[in-house]
Amino acid sequence: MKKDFESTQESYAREVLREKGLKSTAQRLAVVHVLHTSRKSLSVGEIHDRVKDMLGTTGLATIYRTLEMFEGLGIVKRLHFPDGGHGYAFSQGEHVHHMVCVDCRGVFNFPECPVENFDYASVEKQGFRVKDHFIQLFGQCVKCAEAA
Amino acid sequence: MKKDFESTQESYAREVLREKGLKSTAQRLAVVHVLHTSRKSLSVGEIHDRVKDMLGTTGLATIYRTLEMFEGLGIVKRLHFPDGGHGYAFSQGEHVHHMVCVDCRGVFNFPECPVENFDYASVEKQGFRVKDHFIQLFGQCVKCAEAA
DNA sequence: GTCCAATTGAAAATTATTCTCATTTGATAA
DNA sequence: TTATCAAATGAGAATAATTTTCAATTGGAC
Repeated sequence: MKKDFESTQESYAREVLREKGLKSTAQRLAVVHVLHTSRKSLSVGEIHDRVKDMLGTTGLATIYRTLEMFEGLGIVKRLHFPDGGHGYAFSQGEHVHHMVCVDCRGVFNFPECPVENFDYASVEKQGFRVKDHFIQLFGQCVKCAEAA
Repeated sequence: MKKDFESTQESYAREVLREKGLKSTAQRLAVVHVLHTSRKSLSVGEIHDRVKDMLGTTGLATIYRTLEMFEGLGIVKRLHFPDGGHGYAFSQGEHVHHMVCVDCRGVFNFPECPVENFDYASVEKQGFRVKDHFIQLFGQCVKCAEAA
């Protein structure tokens, strides 16, 4: 299950999987392909549909399992929308934040981390040790701004 | 449905509701009470159980409706956990961020906003207009750190 | 107190997610 | 290559989460 040509994103995923002793299955690589070729974040159902287009029959449970695993590996990021729904986006490396367009759910990378050098002193005084953070920016992309 | 004594948080909620022409029902005030007296963030089911303890029978749909409305009003914040679940926390005013303990789901306020003065220039060059953000810190509270 | 639109409760309907287990498949080593 | 086997998958059942519908109730204005 190795294509003659594959994207750097797919090679990257393949490598991360190999390092962890996990298998590079057609389904997993298809999920990577679908996500990194989409400018929009996608719902589980949308990912399932697109993977089915690529591979024919594919179980929905596999999509859930793959997304959960990839999120743990830092290959995908789960995003949260104001309406309560979620979407997934490709994310090479753990520490990339995302901006999403609230109209089209388009995703943009946001490599600088605004809290990188933030001083948590006031907060750690409360006895809380900060270990990680989640940041997501909401806004509007050019296209949707023009359309509005 | 006005208690002789009510917390400042309940008065606050009552005021926000009145301004919007919404009714201050027993169920809505109970949700506020339950959330602001809990140091932990609570799931929908937990909130439902506690409101039932206070009022007797209460429909689950009402809890969902109330939480959605309160989130829009900035009275509660929906938090996201690494396992994919969510919780709700009281949040007086729109611009308060939260830290959560990944062990006990305890919630701590985090009033300073790390991105308040952040320069989005690099990001807005991509044509994306930032309008809002969501930040959540993960970590461990003293109690859970000691217990570990 | 009366009135009415807003709100609620209950249950059904829908949607989202997880689980089970028999079958298939990638990766390793012969 | 091919054999081997643990890991991964698919299908569908099971469960959990959320929304909808609609008749009954209720907060707040007068």
